[in-house]
Amino acid sequence: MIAAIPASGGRGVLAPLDGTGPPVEVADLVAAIASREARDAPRWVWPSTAELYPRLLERGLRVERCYDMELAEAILLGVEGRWGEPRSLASAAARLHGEPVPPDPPPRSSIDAEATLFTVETPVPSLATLLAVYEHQRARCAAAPSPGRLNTLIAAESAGALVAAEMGRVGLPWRADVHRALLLDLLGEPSPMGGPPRKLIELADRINDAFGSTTRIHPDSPAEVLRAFERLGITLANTRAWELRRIDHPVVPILIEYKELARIWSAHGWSWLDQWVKDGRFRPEYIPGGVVSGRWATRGGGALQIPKVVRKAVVADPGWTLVVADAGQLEPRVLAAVSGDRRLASAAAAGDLYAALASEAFGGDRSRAKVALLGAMYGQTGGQAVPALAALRRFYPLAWDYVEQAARTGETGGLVHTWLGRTCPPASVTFIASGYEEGGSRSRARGRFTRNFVIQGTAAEWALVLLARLRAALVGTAAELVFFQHDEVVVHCPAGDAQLVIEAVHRAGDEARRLLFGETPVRFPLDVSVVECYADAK
DNA sequence: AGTTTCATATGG
DNA sequence: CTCGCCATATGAAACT
Repeated sequence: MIAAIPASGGRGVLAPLDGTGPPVEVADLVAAIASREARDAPRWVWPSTAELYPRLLERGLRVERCYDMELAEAILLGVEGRWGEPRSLASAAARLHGEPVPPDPPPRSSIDAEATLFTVETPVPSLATLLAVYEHQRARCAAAPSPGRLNTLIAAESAGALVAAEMGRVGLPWRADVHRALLLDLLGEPSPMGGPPRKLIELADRINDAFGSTTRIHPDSPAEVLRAFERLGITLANTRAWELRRIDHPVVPILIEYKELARIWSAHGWSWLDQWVKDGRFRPEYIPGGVVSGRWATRGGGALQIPKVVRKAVVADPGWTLVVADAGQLEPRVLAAVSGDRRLASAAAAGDLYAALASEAFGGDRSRAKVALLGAMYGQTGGQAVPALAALRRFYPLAWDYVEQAARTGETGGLVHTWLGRTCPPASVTFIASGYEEGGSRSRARGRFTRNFVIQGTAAEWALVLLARLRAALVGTAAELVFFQHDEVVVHCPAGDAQLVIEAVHRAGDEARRLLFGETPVRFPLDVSVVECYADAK
């Protein structure tokens, strides 16, 4: 373990943490890390991967392992019920010494556009500060209920941060020409000044004809659309596609087509392409642990919501291929593993968990089995799922109790945690974001949140470990990790390496299962496809 | 005029 | 009274 502390002007300090030598000041921190990495690839302890690692990558250096103090701090604060407090090394040090805690700096990308005048240089921490905070973190971790699991989580989160930086740099292969052809096909010619393309204008005309009113309505305006239907004697609660589909009127299919195309145009049209795709790659910024449950978030480009049709533009380089691996039915499998419900676990030993569930407890009705299980994990209490939920409760009492317990803990003001120990934020943090619900409804909403947190968060951990193991397995190959979306990973590799990558993915999934759950009958099967184009996966 | 919220879409 | 989780992004509508 070696601490790497960046200082100004590219300089820094390297300090072995195991007493194998004195700290050394270096003029070129990146070069110093490179030479040590080549020697024995230690685990690097540094303040922030997001801050430092891009500088290493820029100079062609990758490292094997790290300990990200900022991510560790965020996890530990959560465990201590202090979710949301500043997580930077500077703030951790201030807390440790009882000094005023500085707020975290705003995210880089939002400030680098403007306000460069005000850029606050990240203060250079002293070696003593880093060591003190690191030791304190180790002690807090050791004092946690399950130190081993928490250590695993911090290691996985740190490895994830390495992947995130690498993936953001390498980018997802993106054929702008294919994307443009797709847009032309769907939307027609773009208008020169960035206005709506031909087909949207035509559809808007046809919508107005179908409404037959004298004043022209704008289909993008829900209020105007509602009024137009009102004039026809049709009252709608909203203009959502599923609501529109329930009424029988010639304008409906045109309106739905308009909405679909308008969405593509505004969210993934020409301006998106110009803004986000450079040199044949789409490079979003990934944010490990950016979602409360531990899932990743992204900043910019909507990388985690790429519509299926637009995935046609994701094409492997010539002679290369995409290996797309998707963990099927991940969350119910996680529930089977964490709850210790042997009956559910034996269903989760099957390739199709819902089918196994159906034949055991739902008279072979797979879709009923599915809504029951999803309903239990999301806290559904009404609708058609009710009788199915009763069957679920009867047949799988331990799994049922697991999510019920999480819900009750949340409803009564408690905190829940994932399998590896990531802790949910307290209600005081989340309800601010989720609106003004009153009384009992608020506590039930809180229960649904904590109920789902334990499952979604543990699923995120499994996926994170898979990602980390896969990254390790691909070291020294040409293959590059290019995309990660909750339970799905995409590897871009020379066509001849596809078989090797497939095997590596399966091994990584297996290692993730064992690292989290040890010997469990629950399987976590991966659907793997080898495709030239992302849209052809599955 | 600039900022915040709402409505609706996308993804898991 | 109502009742399904986690997100991001856009444009319209509402607000300051």
